[in-house]
Amino acid sequence: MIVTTPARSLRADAARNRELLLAAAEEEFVERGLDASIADIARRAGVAKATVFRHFATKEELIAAIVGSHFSALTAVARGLLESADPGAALLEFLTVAADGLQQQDLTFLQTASEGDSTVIALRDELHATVDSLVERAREAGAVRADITGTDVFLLICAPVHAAGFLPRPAPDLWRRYLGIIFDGLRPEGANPLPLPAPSWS
Amino acid sequence: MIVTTPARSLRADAARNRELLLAAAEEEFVERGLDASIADIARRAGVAKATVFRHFATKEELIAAIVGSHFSALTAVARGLLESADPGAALLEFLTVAADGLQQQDLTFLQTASEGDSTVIALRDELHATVDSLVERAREAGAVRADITGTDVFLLICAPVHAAGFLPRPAPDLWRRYLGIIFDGLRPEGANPLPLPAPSWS
Amino acid sequence: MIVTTPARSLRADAARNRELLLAAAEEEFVERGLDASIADIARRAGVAKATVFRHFATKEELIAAIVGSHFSALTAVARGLLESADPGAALLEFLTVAADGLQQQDLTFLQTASEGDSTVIALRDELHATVDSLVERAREAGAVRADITGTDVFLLICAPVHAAGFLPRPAPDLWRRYLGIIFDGLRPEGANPLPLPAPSWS
Amino acid sequence: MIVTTPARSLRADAARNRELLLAAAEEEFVERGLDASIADIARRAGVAKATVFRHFATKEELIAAIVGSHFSALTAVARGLLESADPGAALLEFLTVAADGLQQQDLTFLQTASEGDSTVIALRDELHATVDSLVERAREAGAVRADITGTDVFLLICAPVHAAGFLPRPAPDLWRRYLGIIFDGLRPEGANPLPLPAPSWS
DNA sequence: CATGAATGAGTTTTCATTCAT
DNA sequence: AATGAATGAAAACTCATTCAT
Repeated sequence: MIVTTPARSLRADAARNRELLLAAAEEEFVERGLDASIADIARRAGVAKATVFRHFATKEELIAAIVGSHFSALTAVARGLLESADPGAALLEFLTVAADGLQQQDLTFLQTASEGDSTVIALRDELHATVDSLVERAREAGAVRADITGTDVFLLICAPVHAAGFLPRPAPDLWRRYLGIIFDGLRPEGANPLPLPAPSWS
Repeated sequence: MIVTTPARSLRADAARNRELLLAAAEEEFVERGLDASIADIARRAGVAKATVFRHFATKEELIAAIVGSHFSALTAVARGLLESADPGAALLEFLTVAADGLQQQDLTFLQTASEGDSTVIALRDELHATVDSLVERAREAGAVRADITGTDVFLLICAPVHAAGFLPRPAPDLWRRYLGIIFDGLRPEGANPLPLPAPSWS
Repeated sequence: MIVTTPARSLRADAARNRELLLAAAEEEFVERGLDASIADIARRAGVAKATVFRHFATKEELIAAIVGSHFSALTAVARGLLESADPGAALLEFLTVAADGLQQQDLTFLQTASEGDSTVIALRDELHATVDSLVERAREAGAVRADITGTDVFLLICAPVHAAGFLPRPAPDLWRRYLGIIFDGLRPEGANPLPLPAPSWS
Repeated sequence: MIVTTPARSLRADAARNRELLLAAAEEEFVERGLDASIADIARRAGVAKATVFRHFATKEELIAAIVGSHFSALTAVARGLLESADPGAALLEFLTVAADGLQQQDLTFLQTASEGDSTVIALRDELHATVDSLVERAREAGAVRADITGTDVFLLICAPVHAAGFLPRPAPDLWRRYLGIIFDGLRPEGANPLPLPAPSWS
């Protein structure tokens, strides 16, 4: 359950509509892709089209709200795992939770459409920073190789689910296999030198 | 340089237009995504809209032609590498060439739209089979771990480029870093048991 | 004057547009035939193209609304004539009114395009049943020959107008002449046996 | 079998193509209505689209050729019946043959599209004149009522088939029933005075 | 002479967004 | 605040007709 916090507090019914709308939009985007129509989203939420625009001035704004909420949720998970006693296990757990969420509904394609939104950028940077900490701890604990950064891990979050997704009808947890392979690549054992240094985040 | 072979040989001018069209379509799809319009493609190719439909009866058919041509090209590369003396290096070279192509223009998203096309399916299966052979040889040579299959590698082809692509302004060859990490995950050294068996290709 | 009854009651302005649209569509269809374009209809009604589709999701739906409204109107006329004291005159009057309507604007060709619509079918069957009653009464009164059915008359409704229409520039009431001839063929006096039994209505 | 005589004599193969084209066009128009496409007609005739335009400069010209050929054929039939010993039976036979042709393929809708063509007008006038003679003889023999003209009959030619055509799935010879009724209306027995005088043919 | 290729104008329909109630 | 109505711009696709080979 994701709780989104709009800028100003809204009247109870308006707040409820906002949540209905976000939920309906997510479902519609998952089913129909980026071209899901505002009309269908409104119908699914049980409100009129114009009401969508009262809450989100633009389709892009609606998309940004969805993407942002997912970044927030993941950040919360990562923060929780920062307390974990086993930093290596914590990192793997984070990637597992993230992949599991993506498997249930891959909304990655929405990121492209919300690239410019400043709120999204802020939330993404926040997630990125938290992952940095998670990886830092794992590296210090010797659970991942020394030449790996938080940015590397951040960029690889979606890889297992996407790899599995190229199979015509993949088993629902096939991504675990590819997370296994990729995580082995992150381990210190048997690591070969990488051809390029780690990128800096923006 | 990709050479596409239309079903029947065309008059010289028509063949030229076909190539112009495919090139224009690729560029347009790269820039605008799946929703690139036929009108824009036609304009870019310097022909009339109806000419696009003369060559490709449907937008889907045009997409299928593009996707198919890329599968063919990759298959050719993979076939050539089957002769290589060093099977491990050959596999890495294949993944490198594939990623390099994707980096220049990622048309992965077109695959979804051409999923039903039988020609595309045939070409994809051909590529898949060739990758199978490539991996088989690498496994026998001890260059990749024993529990890895051709299907695994096939599914991971795009991962390095996609990972790099999540960075706001990635260096053009950043994918090499992630190919390094993932390839390390495919190596026998330091391999941990995988949580799921390899999938069978449909 | 035809009053159309939309499924649900609309806002005043929408109702007005609906009527404008139906009127414009009728005129356009009369002038240009079945291929009258939605664009022209919209222009004539003074609304945007998309407004047409808001009222009638499909060109077929628009056609069905027109055809249906005409069936309804004729049914109302026929019902009124069922009360008439002279059943023979009532039948002739019905055919006269029907032909007069067709003469002003023959939309028969729209029937083909709305053949599948269930509402139209229902309204047509209703008209047919009412004509059945009208003919029944006329037959019992000896005003039409015994071997004539309501279906026969129903099928012959358009004949007078169509016959007159084959003349290059027919007088506006020339159809009355052909209604006279055909009605004479329906009369008991001088009737010859018919070569085929009456058809059953589906 | 209808033989059409083009203005100038053509080379044997061209003449053959012309006939193929006319036949293909008729079939296509019967199946698809006025919107049958030149492309489909060309395909059905086994020639290229441009060849259609070599024979008929315009779609309208092609339609006119078809309509004209049918008028010619009917005129030939009517001329033959002018020799008949029984003028009343001859007229009925003419209407029967005409209706039978229409029933097999109703191309009436093509007339509208060829209204302006002078050749068609000439052929139609020729048919009209012949029908005039046919009716004249029948009237003199007392087989039809005195107030009926050739023009009347000409206008009523299509009525039986069209009436039958309003039935959802009419028996193939149902038109005979309506020809019976209408012809009874043309007979002297039981004739009522007509409300309008006969029209003059343009 | 016949053809395959090309085209411009047109078709129905959809959609994000604005407006009036 | 919420809605149903309206809209302009665009999309994929079709067709009669012309042009180059």
